[in-house]
Amino acid sequence: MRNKREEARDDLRKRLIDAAEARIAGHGLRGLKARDVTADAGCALGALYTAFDDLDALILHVNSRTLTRLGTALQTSVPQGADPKDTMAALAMGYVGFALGNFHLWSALFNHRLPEGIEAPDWHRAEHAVLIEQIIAPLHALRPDLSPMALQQRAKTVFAAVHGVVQLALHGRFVGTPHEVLADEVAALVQAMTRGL
Amino acid sequence: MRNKREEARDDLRKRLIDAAEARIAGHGLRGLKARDVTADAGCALGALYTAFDDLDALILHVNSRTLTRLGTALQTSVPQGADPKDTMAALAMGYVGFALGNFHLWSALFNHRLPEGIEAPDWHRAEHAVLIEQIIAPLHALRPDLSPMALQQRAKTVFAAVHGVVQLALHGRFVGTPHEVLADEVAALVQAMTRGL
DNA sequence: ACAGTTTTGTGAACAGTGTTCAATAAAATA
DNA sequence: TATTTTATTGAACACTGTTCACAAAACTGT
Repeated sequence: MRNKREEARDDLRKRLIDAAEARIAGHGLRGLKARDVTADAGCALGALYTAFDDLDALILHVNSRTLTRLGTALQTSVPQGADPKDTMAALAMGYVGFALGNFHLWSALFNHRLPEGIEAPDWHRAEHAVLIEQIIAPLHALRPDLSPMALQQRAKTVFAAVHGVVQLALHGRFVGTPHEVLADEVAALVQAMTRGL
Repeated sequence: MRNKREEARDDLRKRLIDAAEARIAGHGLRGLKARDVTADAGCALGALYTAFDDLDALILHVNSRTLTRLGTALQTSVPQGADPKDTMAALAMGYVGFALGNFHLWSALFNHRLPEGIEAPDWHRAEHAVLIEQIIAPLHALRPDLSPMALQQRAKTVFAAVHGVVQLALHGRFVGTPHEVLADEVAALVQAMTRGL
């Protein structure tokens, strides 16, 4: 049996992450207040700082969960036995669907900024691999001319391009793209980028 | 001769925008504090709220300037007599160059978020047209098949895609793209998206 | 030029943040 | 159980953006 201390500590951390996740999902990153999450988690204000370094660290853990959920969402968005082209298209549509269906959490993932000069810890940076992991194989099939390095890089670029279109469409205060045509535009983009030689 | 009131008021506004622009350029959006800008502008703290509704409105005016500068930067980045394909590539490179050379101001332009439910005023939304204005003509030449509506939409998508790649590369804490290969990847992206039928 | 009116600038006070810390409670250890 | 170590508490702190009664300045009509 585990230490009672560790057990309580992990429970507190989980309650705080749960509360923070719910707050962000409901009110966005700006709606996350230390006093609110600690009240929701049923602990004192100061307890937050025994469980995490600061609010940023808590947000990081929420983003970690979001990345995991996004990873599985992408995985299940590809039909069995789809060819490379359809796989790429399905992944893009899966991404659009996740962003639309988890707007605030998805937004927190990309809009949260650490203080100047502070880098996210390595374990969290590594988690971002899910964003491009599943692109590699179908992209390799479509572009066998690319070297492993270039393939890795192009996968990042494909993701970033799709992400950019989704982001500017959903934060529509700039050049907005109506949601109805978003899927079409993303599809056209992916098609253009995956065309072989 | 103008009203002395209006003159003083406009002067105060200009001083505040200058100070805010300098602060953002030097320390990013997070480094912008009401007490700092008013001190830099040589006025009392409360004076800020006689010139602007709030800090967000001040930031908006800084972003307005940035958009204007970005527009001219894009314009001058296209060589005389370039064909449509080269024009698109030049515009993309111009965008990359501006983002790299004006990191904090460019970042403020896309990372600043108004409070939930508040929309930017129409005059500012309209200013964002510079982001796609110069794409329309060369894109039309390359894709004469697109209807005027679809052309407008595709221009937005092309911009958003390029922007996404640049943003994820420059805020490298996620899947980062080294600066050296950024230009190459953007070029490949633009080439793929502008390929005709 | 002056008195009265309107507008603008001032900076102390306010309300809302994240974070710390001495005191308290709880748990581990001997 | 007694002692030591650790975790939790919530009041206090430092730092935000914003407001507001008051003072200064600018306009207006005579």
